[in-house]
Amino acid sequence: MKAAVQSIEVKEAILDATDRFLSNFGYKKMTIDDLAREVGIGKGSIYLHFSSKEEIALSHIDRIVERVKEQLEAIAKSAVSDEEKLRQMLLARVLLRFDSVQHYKQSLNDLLAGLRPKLLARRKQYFAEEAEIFAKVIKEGQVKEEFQKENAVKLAEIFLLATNSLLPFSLTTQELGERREIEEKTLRVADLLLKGLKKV
Amino acid sequence: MKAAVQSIEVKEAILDATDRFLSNFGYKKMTIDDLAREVGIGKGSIYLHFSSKEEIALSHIDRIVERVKEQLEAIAKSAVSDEEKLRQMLLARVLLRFDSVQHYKQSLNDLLAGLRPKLLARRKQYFAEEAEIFAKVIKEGQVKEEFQKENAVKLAEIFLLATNSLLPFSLTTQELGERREIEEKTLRVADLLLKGLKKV
DNA sequence: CTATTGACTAATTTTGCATTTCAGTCAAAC
DNA sequence: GTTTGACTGAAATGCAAAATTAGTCAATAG
Repeated sequence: MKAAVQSIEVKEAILDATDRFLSNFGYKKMTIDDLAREVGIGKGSIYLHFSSKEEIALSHIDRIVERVKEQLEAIAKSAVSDEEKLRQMLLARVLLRFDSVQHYKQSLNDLLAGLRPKLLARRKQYFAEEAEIFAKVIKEGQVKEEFQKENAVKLAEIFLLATNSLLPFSLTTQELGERREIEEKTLRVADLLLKGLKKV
Repeated sequence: MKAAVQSIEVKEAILDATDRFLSNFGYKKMTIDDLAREVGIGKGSIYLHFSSKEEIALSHIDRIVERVKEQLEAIAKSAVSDEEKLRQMLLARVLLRFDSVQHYKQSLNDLLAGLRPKLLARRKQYFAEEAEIFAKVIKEGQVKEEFQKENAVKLAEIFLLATNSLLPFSLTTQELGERREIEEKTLRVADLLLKGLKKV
């Protein structure tokens, strides 16, 4: 079991280093040799954890989204109203992503230009998974007769869609604007959406 | 006056040709010589209408947004309810842009990669202008006591923000999805936003 | 015996340089 | 007064040699 724990720690360390290299140099200039040296393991050992360089970059993005999803689940389980949960969840999905790439000099889209098709495919998957979590909370609100009773997953997708332009994908956080502006905009959108959701 | 009309026709013809070259070859491969030959005028004459190649590409985008704004104004003046106006306007801003770049093989963002800073600056301006038109309609609804009475411009900005991820900027229309899916998503977002707007 | 490594290779990227192409100008033509 | 296309410096492109790198695997370490 020690070995398994160790293995996960190394994997995390590789992704930590990936974040540093991506933010400073971009995908192309990040080399597997650099990565191995930074983590303090042999180059071949990188391939014990990841099948390719692409897979490393993609896993790094996966990790960010996993963290977002964990945070969403935590909010979904917390002890506030369903309306407040949705508001906090929208804010979390936007700001956690903002904070995760704040130090990047290029947009993810530019950074990972070579992996675009794969990145887009994953993005679609991410949104589907996020939508599931939102849908769960919406359903709870529907059971309590607080929300309108349209298809919960479709409603969840709209919530994501309406905040997607605030995510740092094709724009850098610089280009998106100040963090507190983003926060305010997200809350405003959330407000209108929630009013619409409650309406009978 | 003949000359002035002629001048505008030539300018339009240059932008028409620009659209063809951009969609087929992209910004870099589009040359001023090609453009002049296509329009049937001398190269120097291009510069009687535009100050630079950048300006041509940017004017082409300007023209698309001008057409969107004209359409928005037309809907704003039409004889339907304010709610219906807003719904149609959201649909128009999304679908008119979709149709305008449907034949492009790259996203605008990639196509005009070299002009990104200038393009982003204009985008901001476009949204401000669109927001003004939306705000006008929202104010009318507020006067009729149909809509909630928050700052109309801020509300308008939210309407745009919530549909911005459906615009073909960093994604091609291919990547965005089928036109009718886009249409359906826009209508769903519009629906929720409008319910929220009406709520007291 | 398993886990890890880094020298190795094929493929890709970079470099340096010669050649071509092109954006923008302006004197001449219309 | 308009329009033009030959002209120019700057930028892009092509190309071959050199350098770098992703991924492998036989050797090594534990």
